[in-house]
Amino acid sequence: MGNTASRHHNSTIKEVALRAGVCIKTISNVVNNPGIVKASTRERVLQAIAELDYRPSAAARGMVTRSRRLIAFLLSDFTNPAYPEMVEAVTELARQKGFMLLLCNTGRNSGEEDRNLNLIIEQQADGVIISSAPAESTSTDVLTKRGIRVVLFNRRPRNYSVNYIGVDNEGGGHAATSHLIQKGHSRIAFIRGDVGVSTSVERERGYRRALAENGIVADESLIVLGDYRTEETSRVSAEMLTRIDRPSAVFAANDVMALAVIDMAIRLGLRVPEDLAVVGFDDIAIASNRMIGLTTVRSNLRELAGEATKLLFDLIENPDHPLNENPEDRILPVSLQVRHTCGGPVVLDSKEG
Amino acid sequence: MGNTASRHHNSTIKEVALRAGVCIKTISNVVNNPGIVKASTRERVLQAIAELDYRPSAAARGMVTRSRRLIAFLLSDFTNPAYPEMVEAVTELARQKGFMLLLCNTGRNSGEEDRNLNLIIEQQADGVIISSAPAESTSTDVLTKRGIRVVLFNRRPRNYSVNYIGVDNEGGGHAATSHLIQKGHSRIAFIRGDVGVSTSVERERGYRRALAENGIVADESLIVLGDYRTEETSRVSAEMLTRIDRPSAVFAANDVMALAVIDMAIRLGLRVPEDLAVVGFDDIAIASNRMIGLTTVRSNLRELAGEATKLLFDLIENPDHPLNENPEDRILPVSLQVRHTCGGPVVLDSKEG
DNA sequence: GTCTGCTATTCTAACGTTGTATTTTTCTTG
DNA sequence: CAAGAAAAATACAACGTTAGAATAGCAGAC
Repeated sequence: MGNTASRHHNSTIKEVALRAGVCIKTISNVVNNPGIVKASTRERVLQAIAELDYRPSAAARGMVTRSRRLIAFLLSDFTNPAYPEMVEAVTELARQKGFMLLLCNTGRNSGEEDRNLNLIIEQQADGVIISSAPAESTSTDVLTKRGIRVVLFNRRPRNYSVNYIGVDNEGGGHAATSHLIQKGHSRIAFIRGDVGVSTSVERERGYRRALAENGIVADESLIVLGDYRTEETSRVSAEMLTRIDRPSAVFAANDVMALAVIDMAIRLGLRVPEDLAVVGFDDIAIASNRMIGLTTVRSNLRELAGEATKLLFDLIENPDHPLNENPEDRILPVSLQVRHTCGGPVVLDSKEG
Repeated sequence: MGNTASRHHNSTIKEVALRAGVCIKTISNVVNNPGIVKASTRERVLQAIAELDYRPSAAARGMVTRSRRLIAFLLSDFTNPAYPEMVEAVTELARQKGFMLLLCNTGRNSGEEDRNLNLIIEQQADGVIISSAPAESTSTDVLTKRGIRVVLFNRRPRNYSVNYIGVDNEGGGHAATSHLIQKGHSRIAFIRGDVGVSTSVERERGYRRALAENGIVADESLIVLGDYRTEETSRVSAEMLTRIDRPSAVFAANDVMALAVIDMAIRLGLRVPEDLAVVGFDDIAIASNRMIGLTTVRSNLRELAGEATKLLFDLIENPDHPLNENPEDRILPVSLQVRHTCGGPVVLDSKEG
């Protein structure tokens, strides 16, 4: 026998028409314009469709209608627990519209972003949500030039002219740092995310503003790169926490890095929060677990992703939508979730006053 | 002005042909069969392609070749941190092949699974990895009937006749439970995942076997349903942990539930592991964080997902592959990661000996 | 009964590719 | 330099669907 699998056959609109004894356009009308076909005919057609188990081909339909019913979601690091919640919100809304989601993991490598972009263009997605934009990305232009709608989400490149939905990163960074200062800390480290990425840059701006407002001069040696990942953060925090003038508190640009710092602190024999206070950003699910109790800036990414998706569909379905011509920035508020890891201040046997 | 967006135009193979002064098939050959076009012609064509920024339409190509260059990944709960790692492995391999990934989140609602299946069929994915199969699922038949390749991953329904890749769930459950018994526990609870789902059923089988081997009669009141989720697990564990004859140890069918149990235990004033030992399953990234130190069964899902994806592409690219006709089960070994949460035995002021 | 004006259906032409068959061009060889 | 072979390029049909124009069917009005 063998090779029977490739014999499988999907019935086409032509076969359905033949069976129902009508022309193919009538089948198409039953499927897409239910109102205009006479009830008795429709009945017959629906039965033929059921008997043949007919499903219209999205590709063939898309050739004519110029909509493939696909949207893409570009993100930078899938293993960061902040993302899955967003993806869940996006898939949910997409499926309600009869769209499927193309998921792209760009990593931190910009070559990957380009390759993904090419595939998205070939697949002719109707729209794209980009939450992985590096500072110098021109992806939005590449896509909009081809008529593919784009919504920037969370991160934004230096220059862009599409709609952006994000959170108040600077405000969050300011709140986190201010809180640590109020707890009595003055040597507060900041762990950056990806180089140049807007979320990290904006959170750092808030951090610096809080320091400045309290008359604290930023110690540049306490501002290090964690790359938004566990591995890199472990490396840099091991170094930082073994210094004689180590910080008494750390504000990490996301929760994953905050947790990596905590892990390393414990490994080095430090107690959290007694010896080291830690604050993160995102409020991922595990942060509120009582075994951790991570103090962090909550940004409700789930709701945010829903907003971004709704906006994207607005733009897709309504080409004359004013936001297509005049995109806007939508910045949502954040809130500091005070938990265990920022506990109290610490007195180090440090050299400076 | 207005509505300029919809004016955007993707150049077609016809336009490229016109510009290069050749016929369209030559363009197609340059793109797909680089060998057979004369160097000088190819040069001219490539330049025309570059000038017009031409990208072939996957839909149009797919109509002829019957390959959309799409694979789908069905999973049940995206917010479980075990999944993103797997998805990362799948996207990685897919992109290397020039395929994109359709991501489907089925939730625990079987209606969602059907709707996703319909969309996958309409989009005519070349293959599907199903890691969300409930016990009574017939999804694999629906897909294979249409010539769409399927690999079952992680979970498997009661009846199936496609390739399956999973881990030794029973062995893992046995190892986890045995370890707790060796630590001196005899009242060991088991938190089930989704009702009837194979992973949970098999882990429970290992749990029961370990109990039996050690002459412990399973207390059915200690076997409860956590649904693989935090919320439900919090509810049932709150109930279980406040009982006078509460267990001294818990084996949860996944890490997310194990962490929920720990959270609830702490909330109720119990110490982990002194008052309650906990073991999970999956070894998600956070499990090894020293602030948690979750003892768990490691299954290397990342590698597993890679295996599943490679197999799927084998089946897609080679219709005569023997595994298409005679699918097999591939079961990978697991290993117990002993950490902090299973610490030592506990002496309860319990009534029984 | 025939005509008017609907509604319901059919016909034809796209959409952008690739496969097969055919023609043209180029190269080899006696 | 002609003939034949090999290589390169072309012509045309097909993939499965929808849009729009054209036609058929079928009331009701005179």
